[in-house]
Amino acid sequence: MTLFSLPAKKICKKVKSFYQFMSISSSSSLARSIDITEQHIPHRPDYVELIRNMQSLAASGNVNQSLQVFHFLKNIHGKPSIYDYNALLNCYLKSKDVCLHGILVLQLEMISLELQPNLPTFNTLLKGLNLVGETKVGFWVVMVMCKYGFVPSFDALSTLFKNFLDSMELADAITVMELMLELGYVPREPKVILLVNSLSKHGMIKDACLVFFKLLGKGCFQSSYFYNPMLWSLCKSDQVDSALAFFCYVEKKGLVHNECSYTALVYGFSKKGLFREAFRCLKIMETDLSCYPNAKAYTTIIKSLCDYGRVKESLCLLGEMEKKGCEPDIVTYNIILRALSQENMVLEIYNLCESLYGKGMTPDRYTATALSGLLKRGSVGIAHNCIRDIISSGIKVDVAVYNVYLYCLCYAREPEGLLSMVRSMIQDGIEPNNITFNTILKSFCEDKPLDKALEFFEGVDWPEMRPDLVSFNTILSSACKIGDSSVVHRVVDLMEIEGVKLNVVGFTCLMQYFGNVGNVSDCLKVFEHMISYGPHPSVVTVNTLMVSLCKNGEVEAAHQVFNNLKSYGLEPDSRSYNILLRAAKNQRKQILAADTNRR
DNA sequence: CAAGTACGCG
Repeated sequence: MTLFSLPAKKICKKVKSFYQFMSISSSSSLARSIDITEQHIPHRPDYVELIRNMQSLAASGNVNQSLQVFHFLKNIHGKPSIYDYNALLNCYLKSKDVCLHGILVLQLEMISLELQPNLPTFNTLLKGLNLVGETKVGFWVVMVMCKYGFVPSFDALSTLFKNFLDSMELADAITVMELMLELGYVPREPKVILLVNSLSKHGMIKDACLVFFKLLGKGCFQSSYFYNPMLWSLCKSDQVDSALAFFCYVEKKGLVHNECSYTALVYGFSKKGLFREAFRCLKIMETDLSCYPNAKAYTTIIKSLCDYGRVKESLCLLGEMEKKGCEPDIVTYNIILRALSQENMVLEIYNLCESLYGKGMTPDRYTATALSGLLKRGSVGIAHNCIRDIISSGIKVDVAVYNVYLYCLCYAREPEGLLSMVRSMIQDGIEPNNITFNTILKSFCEDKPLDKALEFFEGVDWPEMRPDLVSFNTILSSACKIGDSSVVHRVVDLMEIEGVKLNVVGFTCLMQYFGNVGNVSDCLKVFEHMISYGPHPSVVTVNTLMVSLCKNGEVEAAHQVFNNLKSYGLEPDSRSYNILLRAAKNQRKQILAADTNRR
């Protein structure tokens, strides 16, 4: 086997070991392995002609043949030189077939001929590795050239830095950046911002800090663009206290915040429900003319208020920001519309939409999906109309909008329109996903018995190749609710075949099934199984158990379960109380009825 | 560089 038939990885390893031990061996075995063809070599070796032949072979991608010529140069005294080699490599890089393997084969030849690489050798090599996208090998070559006493150029390192960033190899990017700093190079600002940003977004906040402080120490990159991603990352991961400390530290260092810096803190505080602190940040911004609170800052608090169920206050804040001359944008409206629709506050929705249109703003796909809450609250007609209007206004829609619209059709009891809607979305170039089919499945499950639903479930070509947990739970839940044991068994079997494990929702459904068919003992068994082996029951699970117990006359046991709620790490909800209240009422009724009968 | 969507259990 000749060296040239080795796969690139092996050769790479070989070259590496050659370099590492600097033990440049004799090339005799290599020479023997090369089959020299006469056609490329003139009878009277003429240097210029050989070089020309060799270069044209290399430029057309014939590595082995060009090497044969190169090797033949040994017949000329003092040849081949490293300059000949560099020219060869350069010509090869012009070939359209250039690849890592070819580059490494050429390297191996250089080593075996004991040619000492010079600076252009390394630069050409780096250019080639960059060309074939081998950033890691490129970086390793940089280390070797440093060992040889050559200094890699700013451009070479900058290219490596950029490539590592593009391929998200952040640890390598940091190493390159550190080498650049050691050599006195300052990486370009947009790239450094990208690095800090990527590190922050991927939870590598400590590395981001390290990079930041390293560069801050060098006196560069003092703009807030540089550290805002870190502030946001801290606030998003619930570390608003660290964010605040960082914020104050850089301020002390003389760096100047912008709106985005403050908004990060506003986000961090309001996300934790610390609205007083969030509003204080807004106040401070108002005193700082260069950081006057903008729509994003207000919207951040509005979103959190909505998340905490304080929709009325978010409406007030909307009015306040307008009064202060800060115009809400479509995002602000979408957030409030979503909250209003969850609370079924139809009148407010109409008013808000009117104000939105009055300002000449156009709703977008998020506006359409924001209204989905209305559906669950029973305002189907209103949601249907609003969403239809939004879709027909010609905005760019996506699969989520279609899914919500499908939901409308389901609730509007227009099941015949469902599949034609799926066809029309495919025609629009939007691929249905599992949510699309789960929505339709849910609609089929409304029709009892479940034959049609089961047929759809087993017959449809699921996207992503298979039904997911939600799909299984949807049909399982329906079957359990009506106590259809054959469908329950079928679904559980299918889950086993597909290797999908029941989660807390599925187990809760099964408990409901056992409760419905009067089998309290199996219902309890499922619950005990969950306690011992997981998944951990939710408050819905415990409510289901309590219903089952009450239904089967075990009101005392239901009370005990209720009293144990806390020991499972759960808090009762309003339904938990209602279950016991209703059970107590029923008991009283029964006693009264028995009394009346006796009299 | 920052804020916002859709499906399953009661």
